[in-house]
Amino acid sequence: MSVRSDVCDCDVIHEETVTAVKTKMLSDDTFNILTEFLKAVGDGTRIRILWALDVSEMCVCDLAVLLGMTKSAISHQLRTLKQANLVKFRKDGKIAYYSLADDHVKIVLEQSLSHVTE
Amino acid sequence: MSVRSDVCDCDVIHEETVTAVKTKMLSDDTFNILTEFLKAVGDGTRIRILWALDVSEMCVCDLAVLLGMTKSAISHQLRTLKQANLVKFRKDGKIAYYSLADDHVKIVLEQSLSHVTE
DNA sequence: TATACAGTTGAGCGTTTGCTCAATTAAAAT
DNA sequence: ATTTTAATTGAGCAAACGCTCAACTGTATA
Repeated sequence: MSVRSDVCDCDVIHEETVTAVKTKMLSDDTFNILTEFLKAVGDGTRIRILWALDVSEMCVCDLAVLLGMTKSAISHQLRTLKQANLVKFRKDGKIAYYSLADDHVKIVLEQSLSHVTE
Repeated sequence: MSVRSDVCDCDVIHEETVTAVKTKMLSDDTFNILTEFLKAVGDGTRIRILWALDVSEMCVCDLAVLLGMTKSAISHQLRTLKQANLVKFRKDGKIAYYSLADDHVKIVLEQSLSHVTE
């Protein structure tokens, strides 16, 4: 005796498990916000930028030199990071100094690093 | 007096800062491995799968029902997660039971969640 | 042995992403 | 005032991504 689900192409095998897990899931809104954050960290260039900004605040030019990329490319990525609240910046004349928004970011990077190096 | 960099389209503004930060950067290999990991976590479906697997091990069908997706879609995502060493699985007859590879994953998710909810 | 079904896989397709290039803004220097 | 330059922005394009669909594999059951 099997219960065919209406939202999926297979039988429900462990109904109690699914029910139990469902109660522990977050709301769609929370998952979406979480996804925004982790998407923003899921790129090589942005990871490098974040790692660098954890050492010192830097301007767009500094980051461009450090990573061997154009100011434009860096600026586009900083925009993404700003929208995800991962970095903040202060303006001094023509120059914009970027830094990490808070230390959650660093902890996530460090924790991820221990995952891949251990 | 400004020093035009050969790898970028601008002057070097804070040479000492760039030099100092450069010494703190990881190797390209390490950054790439780190990127693989964080890319794998940077997707809504995969985040939901990981969150679910932290509650209980589940088979492909269970996950499909839980998330209202096809077995195929889930299986493709599990492949990505397997390659990034985020999940492991055991086979019992026809059924494959997936679970989290270790608890770094959970810590990263929890830490990310505190970032977005605080 | 034949059928059913959990799971995987590859091709295909529309969407998203990350960069380049060129134009633009704004502040500083001459 | 004019020039220089740090930074931003939008269009465009190739590559990567996530899902669907259909075919297939392997195990269990009738």
